[in-house]
Amino acid sequence: MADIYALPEPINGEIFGHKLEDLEEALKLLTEADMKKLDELEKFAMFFKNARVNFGFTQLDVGHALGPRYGAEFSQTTISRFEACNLSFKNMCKLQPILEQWICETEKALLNGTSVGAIVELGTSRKSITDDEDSPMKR
DNA sequence: ATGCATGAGCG
DNA sequence: GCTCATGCATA
Repeated sequence: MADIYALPEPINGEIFGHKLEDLEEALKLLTEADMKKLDELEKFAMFFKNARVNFGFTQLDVGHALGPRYGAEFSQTTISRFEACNLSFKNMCKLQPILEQWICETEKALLNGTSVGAIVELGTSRKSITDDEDSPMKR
């Protein structure tokens, strides 16, 4: 399941930045900040997926859309793993703000009347300027 | 959605 | 070298 929930990470000895060997100790040493962040990430991942789906974007759409605007392009794989929390704690932390920003800006754009198709095109390349596109909804 | 491969970063 | 972040290929 989710990496960040499967606490006893590799035996190389570090869990959330804390050195230790067994799960018991790991749970004790988790800081409030760690758990808060963990919870935040969990919530956000669900929120993100929900928003993405409701907006009508594919995991691939989002990954590509991130490129031009946030200087970081990702594949469908990464988006999928993020939504499922199948990433390392730090990786999740890194991606969260980026995706959060994307959600905000996308929501604005949609409210301003920009079509989903137009937004997607910005991520790919300049195709046609005709709006009113439909975005593939596959799961 | 996920196993496997790879390149980057680090010690 | 090893770990980690990410992408590719896949049914």
